[in-house]
Amino acid sequence: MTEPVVAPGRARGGRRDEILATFTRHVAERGYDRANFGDVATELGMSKGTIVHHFGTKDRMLAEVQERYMRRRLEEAHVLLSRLTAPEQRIAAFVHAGVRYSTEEPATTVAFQREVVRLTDEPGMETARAQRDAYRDLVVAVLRDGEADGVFVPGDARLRSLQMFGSLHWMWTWFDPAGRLPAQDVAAEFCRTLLRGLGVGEVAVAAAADPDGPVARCVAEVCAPRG
Amino acid sequence: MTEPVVAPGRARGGRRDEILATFTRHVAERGYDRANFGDVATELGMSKGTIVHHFGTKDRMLAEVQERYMRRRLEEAHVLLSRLTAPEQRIAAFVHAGVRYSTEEPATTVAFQREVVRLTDEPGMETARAQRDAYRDLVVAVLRDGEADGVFVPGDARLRSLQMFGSLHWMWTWFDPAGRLPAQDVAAEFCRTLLRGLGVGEVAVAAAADPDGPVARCVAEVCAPRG
DNA sequence: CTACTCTGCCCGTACGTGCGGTCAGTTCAC
DNA sequence: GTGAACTGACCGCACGTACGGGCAGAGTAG
Repeated sequence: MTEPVVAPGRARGGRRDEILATFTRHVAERGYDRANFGDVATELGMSKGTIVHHFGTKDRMLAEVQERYMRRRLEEAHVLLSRLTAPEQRIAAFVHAGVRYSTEEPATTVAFQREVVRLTDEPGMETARAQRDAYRDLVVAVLRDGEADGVFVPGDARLRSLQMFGSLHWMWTWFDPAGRLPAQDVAAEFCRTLLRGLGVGEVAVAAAADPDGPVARCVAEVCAPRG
Repeated sequence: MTEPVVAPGRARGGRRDEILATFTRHVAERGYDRANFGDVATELGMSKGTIVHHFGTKDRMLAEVQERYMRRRLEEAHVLLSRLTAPEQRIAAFVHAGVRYSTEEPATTVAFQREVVRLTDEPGMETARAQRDAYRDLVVAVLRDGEADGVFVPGDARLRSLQMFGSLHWMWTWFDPAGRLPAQDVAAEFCRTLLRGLGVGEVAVAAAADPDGPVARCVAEVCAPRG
């Protein structure tokens, strides 16, 4: 019925990635519970058994999606922190990067954001959870440093990080990567409101939020697709 | 095995609300897809058939949960807007109310927030979607008014409302109503960062964010449990 | 080169289970 | 009687996954 694109046995370890990508897209579109092996297999013209062969269980597959996503995010974050030093630029970079990902890799991003809650309780998600926590700790540290330096007004850094991540993680429910609204505009507006809210002066806010400014350019370089 | 609390046929029209409350809690804990009639029925010591008798389908049940939730939120919102007139107080009120709900009615709130995405596509959710949109429109209008009055610095009101709702709606993934952190503290910190980010002066920010201030008191009165 | 074995990728099928929803029938209030 | 509340048995299906086998290519002995 469905002819395989590649001759069987011919693919050099390649099917695995295809499966993961398709599965990721289905999770993004329908959520984990409604995503199923049958549909993924049909779409790729293969058998359900193949998926099981490569990944074992559905849980493991989701865990791998989450871990891959967070690994890249963490790598980016460290590079960004090494290139930018001012606290307000660092925070702006996290925001720009967070928004940017929604357009660069919408499927992976949405799949991750929809199913983050599974990181907290589900077993087998320890690695991904640790990665997520490490990422948030980076942001909290920047907030604390900025506070110590007098760049940010005093406040609860942890709550502020959650407020910030909330805005970004919620994007999957309303943002359309193919829509009219450019992601840059979202990033700029989010940056402005957030940085001003942290007590950063208007000049620094404008520079850090600018889609064509140094921070956004730095993020664009670091977060190039297929890093 | 499980003895019914009330003799069958004896309940005076009351079981329906019990069912909805239990279902809501299950949705909050596990998500809609994993919540099922069997567990709800067992917990209430009744048959699955009873649930079907009252609600028809699972979809309808979720729709009713969403509609009830949004109806109360909208009623509150209108009262709050009638009692508070300053834009920064109105925005602060929305934040205080949003956070407050997480502790007053955690199950309903989480159930709603987890499954908001179904409002966008799923059929049968038109009413709830309209309510949600109406609610957001109220906030957008306040943001625009405040901008026109010069209380808020110019910016994209729609994006700002989404930034704000993101922070609040994401709470279900990390906030524990029974935990150490008081909801008031969250509301206060969120208010401060947001209002400052909108360009409100420090004095007005402090007053509007204060958990014991006039705005928070007004919200506490309006959003009393079992309104 | 030939013949063989081994191995990893992949297929198709079948099984078990869990769940949403149906239905005929009973009980009880009015 | 009438109708609403409720029951318990049952259906059909969707889905995760276990299993047995097929097939191509690499390695290896002769």
